[in-house]
Amino acid sequence: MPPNTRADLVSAAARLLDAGGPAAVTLRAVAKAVGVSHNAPYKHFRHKEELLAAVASRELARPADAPLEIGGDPVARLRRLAQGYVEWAIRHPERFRLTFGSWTSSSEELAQTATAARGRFVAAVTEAQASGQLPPGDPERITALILALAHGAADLALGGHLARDGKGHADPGDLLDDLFALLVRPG
Amino acid sequence: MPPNTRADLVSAAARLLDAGGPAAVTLRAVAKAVGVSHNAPYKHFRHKEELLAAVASRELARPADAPLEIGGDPVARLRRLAQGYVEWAIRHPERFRLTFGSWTSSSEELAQTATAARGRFVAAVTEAQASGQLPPGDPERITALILALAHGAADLALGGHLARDGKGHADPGDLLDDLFALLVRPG
DNA sequence: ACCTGAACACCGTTCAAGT
DNA sequence: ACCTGAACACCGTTCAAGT
Repeated sequence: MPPNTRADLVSAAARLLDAGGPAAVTLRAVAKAVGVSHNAPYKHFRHKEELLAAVASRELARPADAPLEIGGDPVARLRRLAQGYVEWAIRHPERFRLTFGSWTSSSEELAQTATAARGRFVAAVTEAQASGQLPPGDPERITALILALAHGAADLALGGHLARDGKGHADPGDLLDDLFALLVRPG
Repeated sequence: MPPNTRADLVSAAARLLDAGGPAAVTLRAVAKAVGVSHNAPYKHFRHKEELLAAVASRELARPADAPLEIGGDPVARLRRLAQGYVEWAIRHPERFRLTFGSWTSSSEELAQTATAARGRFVAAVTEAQASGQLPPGDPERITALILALAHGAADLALGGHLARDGKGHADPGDLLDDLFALLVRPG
């Protein structure tokens, strides 16, 4: 297997991010973890943000979603996709925040993987509409509704703005259930 | 009016944040904007994050919401509150992201103002339930549903993950309308 | 409740010169 | 497609000594 410094840098950056948060992801630390000089990253990325965009892009394209997309009826599949999104955010808060954080210069690679990821949701919504379980209408818009709720619930939960002391506690999964209960037609 | 260096530092930090993003908010730049020495901030805040927490806290307590809370029926008031939240996020993306960003050490002041801000939503939900416009159930949970959608829609919109090229475009306001259409009982 | 002035260990980024 | 080695202007943070 030939050395792939670029991929190694991306992996090391993700590992450092998980271990120590954004502050731990310095180009110098990334280079050191891979075993190259502190300015070797500049041969693969124009600047730090381009490396971070590659981390985010890899994350959006993560193949862990694949098993969630087969089996069951369309709404069950859609539910699993949304729950999977939330669980990923809770398990990897730093990757979630990096991926949807603020980007100074928009990466084309990142934009494309984001569109592809949303496309999987749109396909499931369209199928659920065809089976009559979801109301008709623009599938992109119903997708946006579900994604926005999943995203917001995850982000608020990570910031501690969702959990309540004792009563009234609702985790992101509960809120997704509430939305599906409102959205899915009986029958 | 006596000089209030602490408040001046918080204002200057917010101004720098709006003008140049998080990268522009350095303690040195903040101190310079206020006209004090570069280590004067350490007399008022233990470290940089404590200054940022004060900015976020002031933002959550911003009184601009007050006019939105009076007049109209309960659901209309709730709608205005949610729309106001989204509009604030879109108009002040950096403040929004700072406020709900990742905090290494949780500030007590920040937690309290966040709880107070959510309380205003809960009160409006409770009133809407009393008038029969919203379904019964835990008002905290319905609040969480609305807030999560507003938050997620705003965050995705800011990252460009919501707008679609041409067809299927839905902005955060549209998604809020969709949720209220599902939530509000006819009659 | 500030100040000056210096210092520390770190950054991202750039360069020159080499293999 | 890397390397070493040096340098630049910047950080957050800490200190000593002063008003």
